[in-house]
Amino acid sequence: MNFDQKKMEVIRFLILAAQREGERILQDLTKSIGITPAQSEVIHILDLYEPMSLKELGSLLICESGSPSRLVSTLVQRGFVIRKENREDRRYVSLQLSPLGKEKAKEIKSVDEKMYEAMVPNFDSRKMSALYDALVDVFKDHPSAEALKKRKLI
Amino acid sequence: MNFDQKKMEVIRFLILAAQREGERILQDLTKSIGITPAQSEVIHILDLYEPMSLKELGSLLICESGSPSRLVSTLVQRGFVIRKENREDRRYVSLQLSPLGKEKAKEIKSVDEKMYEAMVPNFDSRKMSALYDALVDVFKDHPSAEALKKRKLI
DNA sequence: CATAATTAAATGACATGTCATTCATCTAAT
DNA sequence: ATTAGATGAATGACATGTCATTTAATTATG
Repeated sequence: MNFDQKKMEVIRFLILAAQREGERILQDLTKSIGITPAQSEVIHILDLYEPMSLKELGSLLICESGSPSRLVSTLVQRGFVIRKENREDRRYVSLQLSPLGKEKAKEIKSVDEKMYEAMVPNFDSRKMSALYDALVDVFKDHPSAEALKKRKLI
Repeated sequence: MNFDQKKMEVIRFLILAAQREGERILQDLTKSIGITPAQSEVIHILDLYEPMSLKELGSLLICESGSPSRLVSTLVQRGFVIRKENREDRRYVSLQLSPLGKEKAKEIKSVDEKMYEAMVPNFDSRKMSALYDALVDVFKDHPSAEALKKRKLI
């Protein structure tokens, strides 16, 4: 392997390691409000964009690429999400938060803020900016960043 | 949320998105040689460091933080790994590759090279270097990078 | 020496991601 | 209008990650 390829390997591993660590932190935090990271993302998106179909939801989720049928099913079972049939085109479903889901969305907002507040002091601000710029630069034209663009985060 | 916190959020999502996309690519490639990304990492590590215990293996894996009992069990079942009891301390197991596992390790090396060869041209070299530097800079003193250090990748 | 504390590994439980397949509905082509 | 193709969603299958608990072996303590 040449130099660039070795760098690419390290990038891959660092991204994997960072994702895992972030996921564990988030798992711990979301557990405190009785949900999971993936469920948290779904509720957050629905809070911002409801009503929407499963396909639209999937296109905004970063945590999952396919259509999040199961993820949504558990949220319906737990009473956070209301799933209706779309009258105009019955292939689609219409998803929106229940009152309970709206409540949970507020808790999620507070947990997320706490998380970022806790994380930021652990990183040098300049280095974080450099990482931000580098990540955006490399991935902004990649399909993996599509959902982020749609959500206007980049 | 303040500016830094928003940046942190985007960093988290970009890392998640990149990890997922990388995983899908690797899934596709490793499938062509009949294994999975996680199995590939275990065989690769054993090829370099065998014999070793489950605990040691776990400390070198980036894909999993706990002890990879199940992961190794499936590899034992498929005949890639030999699991013996450590005579001196019978709490430990001693893991090493079977001849079949050694063969697979060669295939993995070739697949990995192909992957990085294919990936590198899709990224601007300068941007990749910037991302590499930023990632190493931010994570080199974090626990998530421990395994990478032990493997002398950073 | 006997027992308590520690440690490595295995296992049960749960939620996920991914892919392939199936089912129902809608659209397009003839 | 009928049928073939396309599309959204649900589901089966498989392999993972994580945590909590259990089991077996070793070490430390009194």
